[in-house]
Amino acid sequence: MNTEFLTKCYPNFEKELIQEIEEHSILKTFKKGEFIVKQGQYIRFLPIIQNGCVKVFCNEQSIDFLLYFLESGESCIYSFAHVNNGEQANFSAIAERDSHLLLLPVDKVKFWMKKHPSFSSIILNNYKKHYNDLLNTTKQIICYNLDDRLIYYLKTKAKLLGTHLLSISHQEIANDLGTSREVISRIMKKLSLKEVVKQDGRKIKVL
Amino acid sequence: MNTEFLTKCYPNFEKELIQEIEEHSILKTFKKGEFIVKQGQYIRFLPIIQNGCVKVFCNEQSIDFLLYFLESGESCIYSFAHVNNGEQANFSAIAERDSHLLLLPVDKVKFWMKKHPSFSSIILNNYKKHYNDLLNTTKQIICYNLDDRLIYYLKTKAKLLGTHLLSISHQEIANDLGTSREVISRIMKKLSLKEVVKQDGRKIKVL
DNA sequence: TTTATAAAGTAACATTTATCACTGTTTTTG
DNA sequence: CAAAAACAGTGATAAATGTTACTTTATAAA
Repeated sequence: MNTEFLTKCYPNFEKELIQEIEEHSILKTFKKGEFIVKQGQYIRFLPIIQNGCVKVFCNEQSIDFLLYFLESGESCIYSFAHVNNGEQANFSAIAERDSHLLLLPVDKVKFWMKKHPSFSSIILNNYKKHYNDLLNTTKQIICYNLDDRLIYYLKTKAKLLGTHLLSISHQEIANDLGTSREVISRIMKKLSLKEVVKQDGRKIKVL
Repeated sequence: MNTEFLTKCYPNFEKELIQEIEEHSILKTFKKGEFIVKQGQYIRFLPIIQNGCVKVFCNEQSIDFLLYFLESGESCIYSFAHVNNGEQANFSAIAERDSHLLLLPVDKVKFWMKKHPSFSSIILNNYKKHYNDLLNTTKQIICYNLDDRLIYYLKTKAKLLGTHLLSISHQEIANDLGTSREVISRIMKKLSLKEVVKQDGRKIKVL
């Protein structure tokens, strides 16, 4: 079933490559909230998301702020960047919901990159994707106020999780956006009046 | 002399590769302030900085904000990411001072990446470097106030240009940090009192 | 040297965001 | 069910940043 996923997700991969990946990688389930990469750790695997959703965030000044979310077919590619140079991860990644990840050992990844341009190409595309995601986050922070960022955040999350009813606390939102709970509460009220969202008990409905 | 630069800067490059680069690339001088990449343009070259300094910035909501600076040996690597997929650049790059850049044609770059792992490796390292620079910028914006960001900005610039006396207007700083001139003036005064910087006529001295 | 022009300084005020201190409301659990 | 714990709502106030409108100063140009 890994084979099926790989063939579908990376149609350019040669059969031989897919077989090798199948052979040398581990499929691991991460429960919602479980750490996949922890900032400061050394990394031995390149994780590829088979299904589920991963949240990538960064800690600085005791603030944990969201960088972006990753979906099926994407990898925590920058963990690879670190491995490559024996450095520690400068971000964390946790399962946003129960997720299946394929863990490719780093030495094999290096090998495949040299041998298979199709593999190299995927790695490069992933690099690019992440850079763009991060750039997008940066734009948001600089150019938009919290109201707009919160709307964007909730809509992104709804899309990502495939539901309009989000089970998320104001505290968690506040962490992701690098602000405080009270601020989120206040803005949520504003947005409720504007009928962009609706606080539905302890859940948030994105309209 | 390109050969000398390439050999020195990328010691892992094979002689053959260096010769090919020498043969197929153009050395171009960019005057201070001249555009190297313009947001929205399609790109045909991968620029490598031989000497000088390049400022990379992004426009959103009619705000031009600084992403990071590039120095000798680095390339505007994300211009390559775009070429690769026939997309438009989502950032601009201008010469921060008179700079010599080596322009490698994209089709050749693709070719070298497949043929020479040493070349591929440099590309990957550049990707990583830029991601880290951008991540650093993002951290700055989220976790530090303008006072601290201004100090960091001025120190970085002083280091980059190799001088403690910066010829830069408050307006330009404001643009780079995504704020307004008046705000920079105000903070500059605060920092002058703290003796971190000194406004020396129309120049700024970093202490 | 005068004049024009661009840059910088600044006061006053507006807005946004942060923080504090507390209350009210769910949800969980013993 | 009652108590505890977690979460949410809110007023008051502070701090940071943005905006307006104007003055002053430095540099370039006539």
